[in-house]
Amino acid sequence: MTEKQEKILQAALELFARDGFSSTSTSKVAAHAGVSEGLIFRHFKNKEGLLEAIIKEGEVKARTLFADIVLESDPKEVIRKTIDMVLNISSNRADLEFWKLQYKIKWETEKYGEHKMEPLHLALTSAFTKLGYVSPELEASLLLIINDGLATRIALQKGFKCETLTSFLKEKYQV
Amino acid sequence: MTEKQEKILQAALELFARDGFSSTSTSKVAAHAGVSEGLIFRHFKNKEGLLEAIIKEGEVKARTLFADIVLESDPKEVIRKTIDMVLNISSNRADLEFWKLQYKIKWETEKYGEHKMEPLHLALTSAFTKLGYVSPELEASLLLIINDGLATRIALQKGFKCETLTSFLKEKYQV
Amino acid sequence: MTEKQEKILQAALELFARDGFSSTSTSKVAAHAGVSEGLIFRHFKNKEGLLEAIIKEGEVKARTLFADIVLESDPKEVIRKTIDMVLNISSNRADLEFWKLQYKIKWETEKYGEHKMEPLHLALTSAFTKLGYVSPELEASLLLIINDGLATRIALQKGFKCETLTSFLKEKYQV
Amino acid sequence: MTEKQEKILQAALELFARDGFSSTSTSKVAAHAGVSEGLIFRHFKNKEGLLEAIIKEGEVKARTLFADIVLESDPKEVIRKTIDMVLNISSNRADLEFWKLQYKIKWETEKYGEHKMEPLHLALTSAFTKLGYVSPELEASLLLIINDGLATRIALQKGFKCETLTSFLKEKYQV
DNA sequence: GATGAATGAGGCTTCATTCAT
DNA sequence: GATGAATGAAGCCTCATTCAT
Repeated sequence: MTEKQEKILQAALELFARDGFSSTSTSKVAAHAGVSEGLIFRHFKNKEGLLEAIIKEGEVKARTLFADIVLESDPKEVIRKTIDMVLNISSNRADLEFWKLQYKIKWETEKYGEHKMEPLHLALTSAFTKLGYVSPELEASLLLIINDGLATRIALQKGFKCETLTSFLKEKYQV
Repeated sequence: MTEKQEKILQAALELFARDGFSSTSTSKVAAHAGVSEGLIFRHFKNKEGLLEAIIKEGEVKARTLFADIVLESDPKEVIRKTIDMVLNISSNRADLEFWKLQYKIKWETEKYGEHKMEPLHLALTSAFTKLGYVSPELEASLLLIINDGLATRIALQKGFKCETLTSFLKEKYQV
Repeated sequence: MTEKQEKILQAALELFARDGFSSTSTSKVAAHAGVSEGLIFRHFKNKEGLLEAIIKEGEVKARTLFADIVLESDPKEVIRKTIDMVLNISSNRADLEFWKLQYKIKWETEKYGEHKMEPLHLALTSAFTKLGYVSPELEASLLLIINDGLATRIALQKGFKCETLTSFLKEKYQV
Repeated sequence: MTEKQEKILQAALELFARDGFSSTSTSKVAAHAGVSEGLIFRHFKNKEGLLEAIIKEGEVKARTLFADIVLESDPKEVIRKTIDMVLNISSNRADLEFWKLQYKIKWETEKYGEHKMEPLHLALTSAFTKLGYVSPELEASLLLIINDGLATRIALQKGFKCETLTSFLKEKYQV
């Protein structure tokens, strides 16, 4: 991966996250990255290919992020980390950008990519089971859905502060 | 509103909901509506104007939908209806399309439009207060966030069935 | 067919005949026709579509040209007219351009389009039969091949004068 | 001439012959030859230079091909060999490709290159003179034009069999 | 009100070519 | 000699929009 390739990816990530995939032209990406437009196609073949490269990089990022939760043995910690995950993301500029893009892509392409969430879902189900919840699987689903809702607000609602809500949630789950 | 105007709006709604705003060209809208492309501009001035018309129609729809909840006096009913709202939407093809568009627009324009939700938030806060919840406002926020999460899943996760989850929620809230 | 449509066709005919299909850009065609480039695509869909439109117009032209020969009953006249056909073409600027294009396209697309020649071939075969030639079908083929060869020279050999050769041929065939 | 240079020339010959000069990109040539694109420019300076190299190679090939005819003393043999030349070409895959390219280039660049044909024309004129033909020069021209016509058919008319016609010609000329 | 011709700007992509390594 | 990164120009085509009818 050359230096300019990285620049292109970074520029695309920023612009796709800000303006959406189809509203971002390759020429804008090139200008933002400070490279010629043709270079995008030499390295990524397509505008689509550029998107795929970003997504692929994202999956690596997501896996490492989830790994910490999935490998946790303390059930309370699993839940706490799941809740805090969204909080952490919202407080880091680069992470926020990255996750906003993930959701934007989902809405533009209408693919949820639930398989990526499966390990997290399993870990949560197991955690709720250990804690004696009556419907552990549904509890797990609900928590992930809450996360989706929080992500929506963080990305779209200007000035939304999620700390109060994540604190509230941690209290609720006693974690 | 002439017949052709309605046709244009309907076509635009369908295409914007399916492919997104910026991925839908005015020529596609015209073709789908069976009218000339120029007519779109005569009636709605802009592509943007077309979108605004759709959003405006949406606000009316949303208001009538929310009215039933907001005017409810029984607090348990307020919560139940809020939960069921998303269920009802998911089971009606036209409604689903309409709401999908609303969320798609939110993600494309990054405007959440929280003011539309305010009456609902108030009604829920009041309901949770009446039921003696410790943090009624946060409970209200959480429920609306859950709704956002559910909407995300309904729109994006192929084959997602929300009945189990809405039942689970109603049980949780004992409504 | 609007005025601008005709202009586009005419410009395309000229440029395709002069520079070849793939060496002629749609922007050049537009400039030569004095219209906006987009108009080409509104009327002909494609660069390919533009070519097809030209070819279609050509087939009509070719049919009327051949009709005069095919409907001739005097066998000697059939042969004479076939030979003179190429002479006539070479002496008319517009016709020359048109036929040059036909051959250029053949060489660019590698489709000979023999079906168009079939009626002529039949008429010639019949003529040579009536005149008592031993191998009338082969004679017909030969004459058409000579025509192809003459066309090649007329189009490509700067300063080639075909009158001497067509006179020579008419003498040979005693027509 | 290094090995890679030959590979490039061979690849270019094939692609130019198949798709034409301007429809063949240097990147396609490089890919087909299995070399880097830059190498083409190091060795041949230009895309044009590549074409010239091919043409130059062609002239050598053509000269050796013509030499056998030109040096022939028996007039009947001169004519027979001229007729058979096109037959031989059509039966050899590599030769066919090579000659197709020659004609394609002619039609793309509109340069007939009649000087290459001059020795052949002279040899034929002399042969027809020796055989007592009335218009030996015109006969020579005609035969070469027939060859052009045959070449056109061989290259463009799928399934064209030239044996019957060359036999017919040899009979006609009693060679 | 309604059409469809017309346009200029911009979209994605490929091209021939250069240059550092 | 050979590669592959890099580029600017150009290619085909679509876009939103205007205007005469």
